[in-house]
Amino acid sequence: MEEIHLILARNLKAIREKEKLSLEKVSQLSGVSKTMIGQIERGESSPTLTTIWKIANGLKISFTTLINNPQPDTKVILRDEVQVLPEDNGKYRVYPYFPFQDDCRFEMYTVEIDKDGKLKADAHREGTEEFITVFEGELTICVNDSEYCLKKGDAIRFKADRPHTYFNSGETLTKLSMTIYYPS
Amino acid sequence: MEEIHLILARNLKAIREKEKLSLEKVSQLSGVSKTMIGQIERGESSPTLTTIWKIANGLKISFTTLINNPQPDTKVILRDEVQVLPEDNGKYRVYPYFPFQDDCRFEMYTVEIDKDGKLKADAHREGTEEFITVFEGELTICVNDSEYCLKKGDAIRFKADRPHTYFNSGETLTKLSMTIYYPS
DNA sequence: AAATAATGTATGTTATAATGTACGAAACGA
DNA sequence: TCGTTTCGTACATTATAACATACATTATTT
Repeated sequence: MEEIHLILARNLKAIREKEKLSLEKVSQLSGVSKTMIGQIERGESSPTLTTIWKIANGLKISFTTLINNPQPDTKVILRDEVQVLPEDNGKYRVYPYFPFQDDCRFEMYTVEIDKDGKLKADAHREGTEEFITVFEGELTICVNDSEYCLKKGDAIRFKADRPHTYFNSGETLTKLSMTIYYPS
Repeated sequence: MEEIHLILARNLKAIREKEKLSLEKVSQLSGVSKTMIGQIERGESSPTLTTIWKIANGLKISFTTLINNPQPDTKVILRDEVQVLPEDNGKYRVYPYFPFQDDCRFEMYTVEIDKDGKLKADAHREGTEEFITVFEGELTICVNDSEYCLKKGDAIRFKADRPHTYFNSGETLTKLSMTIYYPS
């Protein structure tokens, strides 16, 4: 995920140049120093809420216009550029391929669990659901006092607004795809 | 206009309590210290863009949800609570009764101009229009190399995406209503 | 070409956002 | 009643946003 302040940087600069305004002029309109405007455009600063608000008002544009990221139609994510989030002393590894973005209502991970690795997850928000497909190994999921043992090729869908656990109950590495859906 | 960070404060606290989360829990979800979460909720801090982003992502909510202000159906603005913006050494005074809010596309001022007071305004964004009604005194507007002299009760509408000037050409105080419309 | 103005960047200082730790109050169980 | 836990706030410290000033570079004018 690209850093949010770089998106702002690009948007602000594009808008300013489209309107043919100088840093000085934007500074006058917004009441924010031109130094700060310049730093924001160069991605050197993550401005405070009040500063962003001043700029949006000065330019008579919406807050959203400044921080909206025009998503490309297609985006390839390479394994090497996804940074792993280790849990359970590294035996449970999450790869956030498609992290939450508020234009969609879900996020999608790949998870690897070493033998005996496990994770206890708290209840997510009311209405949240998970969709899991096992690609390698074996996975045991506990939810609602029930145990489900999934083998390679199996899948499960369950309401995740209650505590639940993942456990590699097999002898080999487990790989799975996990999608979490958040209702609006 | 209520300060933006107070809106965020109210929204964040409401969301957190609705989800029955502690400061600690929100801190874990977002990666922002619970001290900071607390300060934001109390309106003691205007957080940076990256901090707001972390919170929005941690709670799986949109940026907009955090900063949206549910407007009351009715709002009375009293003369005394509108703070004047002086120009031309105080001879030209702007009262921003309805400043820009990005859910509407216009803002509305009341303006008072003393005898001989004037203001040169730069071109606004392409497509911007102004709607002026004179309530007291006399007003001369120059735009597009033309002069228009308005008396009490007169009104004018003109495209404001070019330089223009306001001038009290009468002998008494001039009062007028000014609405500026910004195309989306 | 020299002078002037306009624009964006670099520098130093101040204000405050952000964090970690510690503390006090309320809720809970032994 | 006494720990024990959970929760929110207060305090001290560090990181950095925000500003004012000065500087370098390029247009524009004379």
